Amino acid sequence: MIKDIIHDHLIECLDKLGISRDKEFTVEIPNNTDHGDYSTNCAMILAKENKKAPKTLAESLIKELKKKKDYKKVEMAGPGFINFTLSPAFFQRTFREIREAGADFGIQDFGKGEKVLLEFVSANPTGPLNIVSARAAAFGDTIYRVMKRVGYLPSREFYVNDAGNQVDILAESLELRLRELHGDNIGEFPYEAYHGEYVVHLAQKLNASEGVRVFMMTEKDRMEHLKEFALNELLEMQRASLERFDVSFEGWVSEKTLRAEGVVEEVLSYLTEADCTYEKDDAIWFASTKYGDDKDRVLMKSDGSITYFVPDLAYHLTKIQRGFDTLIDIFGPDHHGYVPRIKAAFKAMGYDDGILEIIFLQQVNLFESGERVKMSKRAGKIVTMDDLINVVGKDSARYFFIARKASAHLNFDLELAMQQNNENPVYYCQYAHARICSIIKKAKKDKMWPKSFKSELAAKLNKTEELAIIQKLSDLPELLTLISIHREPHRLATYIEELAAMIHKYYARYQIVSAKSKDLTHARLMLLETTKQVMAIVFELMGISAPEKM
RNA sequence: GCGCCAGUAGCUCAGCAGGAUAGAGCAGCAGCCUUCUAAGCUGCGGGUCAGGGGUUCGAAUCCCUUCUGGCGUGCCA
Repeated sequence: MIKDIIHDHLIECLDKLGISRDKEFTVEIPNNTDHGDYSTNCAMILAKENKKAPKTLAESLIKELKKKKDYKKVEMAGPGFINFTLSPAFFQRTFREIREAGADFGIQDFGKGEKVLLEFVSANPTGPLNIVSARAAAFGDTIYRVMKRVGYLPSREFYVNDAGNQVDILAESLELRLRELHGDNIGEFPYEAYHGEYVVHLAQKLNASEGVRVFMMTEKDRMEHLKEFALNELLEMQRASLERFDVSFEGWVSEKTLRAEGVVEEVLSYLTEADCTYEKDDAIWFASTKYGDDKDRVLMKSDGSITYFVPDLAYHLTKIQRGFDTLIDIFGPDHHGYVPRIKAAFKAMGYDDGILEIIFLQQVNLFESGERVKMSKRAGKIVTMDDLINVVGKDSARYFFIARKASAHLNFDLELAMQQNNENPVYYCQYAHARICSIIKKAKKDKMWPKSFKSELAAKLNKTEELAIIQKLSDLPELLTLISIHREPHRLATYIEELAAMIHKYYARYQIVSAKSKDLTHARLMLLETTKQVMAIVFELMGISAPEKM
């Protein structure tokens, strides 16, 4: 918001001076505080088109800008930067605006109601959710929350692969475990089957309620029955894990339902109409190389069943049909080979593949005592999302997942995340919030908390630390738009850590509640109350609690 | 082989999409609690931004190339 005001000032002055401004320039916060509170590259960017030296341009601009009361200092530096030092009054005015916004601070119409579908997790319903799903859940949900705040109309969906090969194997695995319970010798448990302990538990549960009745059914009925039972149980298990993680979905889209609704046939006919299919080796192929893929893909296998690709494509088709403007898929690291074919299919069906955006989350490596925790899905040795929440807690887990950008491998140190001390950034941030609450409590106890604050007391806030906090608070709206544009929720973590550090330093340096000056106490309490509000907003966006005390 | 992603301090990572002297936390060392929470604060040391070339006023950031690591390259999902 401050940046926008400075930007507007610059435009006003440029126009007044008759300087053309076709190229975009930026207003930034310099990383060196000697360069002022804000700086712009305006003169350097516009020098060429105005056929003037950057420094000359800067000087005339500075002359004009100095007429405004908002700046304490406007200086030229380096090759033509213009550095601004704001008057305290500018900050104080900003501060009052943030206070007025209250809990709505950061809410904008930047997204202009654009409908965005976020698909994430979408794990196979063949086992408990793992930590990669947990990362996807934290990431996708945070993007959702931020987008919503800046004016998009986002929606979260979980695509359930409740049909196809994997589910058949699940049912077969369950049957084997059931027979095992009944004392049958099943020999060696098949390699492809699901080895996880949870399948045994499912068998026990089913056995307890139905016993031998299961074996009286025909083979076909029994497999259907086992499938349905296992899917229901596992889906419910996954849903419960996500709920513990404070992640919910607007939609759970079932592959089985899609197939029943005939969308799959619809997709096949579209591709055929587009003259992109052919038959070879008893299979039906999609000529995806026509649209940039490096090899053609099978749609229908020689045994007559369709590949995973087709219903998934059908699902994406429904997303478009339901009127979403932007489709964001959040995938695990092992799916990037999948992109060219799905984009090719979009083009083949006559849709702009630009509306489909795919974000890849890199893998998660767990570390314990400096050792990598080895996991094997096949052998049923995985650390589940529930395990993780049990061990490190929801706040810590979400924080660590959000704090890394998507493209980075995530080395998750279990011990660090478990620690409730200064080594853990989550607590560092939450502690800042709790501290503020504690000071407020103290003020109330000392009768230093007024019924209402006089906003003009903001003028008392003129310490470097105080102005810096206000500046940081004012960064939030722009930060949220940037996060939504670039889909980079990790910046929330950076932001909250910086803000927390400022609060801890401020606390250490200044007495807030003091009998000496009531007005100053009130001014500082206002600052802390507003900071607390902003921190709470950020925690909420991250899905992390904002504790009153620790 | 080909494709995608990554490589920044001892470790984990930022670096605001091209800006000024590359930052933070942890680890290490030295200090700070009769005062609103020491889960904190203050100070010190620590770098060939993997290597090389290019683009320009200016590169950790963009392009090319080499090296290293991860993943992908199924009629699996």
